[in-house]
Amino acid sequence: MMASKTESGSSARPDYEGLLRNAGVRITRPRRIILKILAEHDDHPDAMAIFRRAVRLDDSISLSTVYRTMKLLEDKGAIQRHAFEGGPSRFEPADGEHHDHLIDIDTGQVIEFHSERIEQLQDEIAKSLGYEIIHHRLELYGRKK
Amino acid sequence: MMASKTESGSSARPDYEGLLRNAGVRITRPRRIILKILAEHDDHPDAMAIFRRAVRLDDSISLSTVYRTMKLLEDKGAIQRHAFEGGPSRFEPADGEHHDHLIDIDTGQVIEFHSERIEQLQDEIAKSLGYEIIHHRLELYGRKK
DNA sequence: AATGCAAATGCAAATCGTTTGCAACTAAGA
DNA sequence: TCTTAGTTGCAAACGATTTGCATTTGCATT
Repeated sequence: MMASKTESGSSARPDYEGLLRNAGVRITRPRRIILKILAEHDDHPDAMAIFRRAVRLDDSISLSTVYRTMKLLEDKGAIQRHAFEGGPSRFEPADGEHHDHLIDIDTGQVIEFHSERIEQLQDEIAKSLGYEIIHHRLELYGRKK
Repeated sequence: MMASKTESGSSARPDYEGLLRNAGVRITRPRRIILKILAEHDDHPDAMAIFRRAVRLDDSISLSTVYRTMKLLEDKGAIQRHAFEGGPSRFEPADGEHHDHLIDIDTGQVIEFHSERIEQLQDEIAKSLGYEIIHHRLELYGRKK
């Protein structure tokens, strides 16, 4: 059994602002803008891409703040950071369940997929080596046929 | 079916020097030293670790040369570079067949494994998404039980 | 609405791993 | 041995990310 979704997905996004407020984090102008950007896009942007989008809404925003906000969101579990091959970290909202990634090596497009069977096999392998998996990374780098 | 080996493996190493010579590459003192280090160790050292070992054999070697040599070897297909999470690139001789990695979160130790079943599933997934896999990366981050 | 203060910001400078320009050196074929 | 293109060491540049610091700002409190 394998499920996948592309960039054009339309899953409901969590209420980041509320989430942060509950964590005792201040909702500032730059943060509101960055959250808005994350809510409106369903791709896997890097910090610079988020920054460029943010500047269009408020040209006083700094790249440092983007990085600081991404780290904050990551720490709060609101987003996930992925270090794909040969590029800057890219981010995605941590809404749904775990999935792995297929990266189009020509376009950089990211397609998400999940295989319960693969996860099982990973567990078996780790177990047979005497390890417990804390997390894993499975990335397929491919080209459209 | 799943095979694995740890750091203490003892597989035969290719003749790097001959390989490079055939490729029209000069065998210099620093290169000979770096090749010797690669041949003698079976772990997954990063550039700095290789540099430290090299300096013990010839304290005039520079870190740049280590990086340049690693790149050269990578281009010639003699070694593989792995960018594991949150650290510098680590290298391993590209002797055997393809394998994936289990990284001990506590020690950084790398254990190699291979699962033909997982590879098959990956191919199926890519195929069903209309992609051809060029390469992939599967890393399990775990803790010894 | 005005106040106080810790939290958050923008900026520039620092960091880390890695690459590169350049002048000096050296491998190896003639 | 000579020649010269390939290599080196060094220091400076690099790209992504983080950080120090003085200034601003959210927001709980009056």
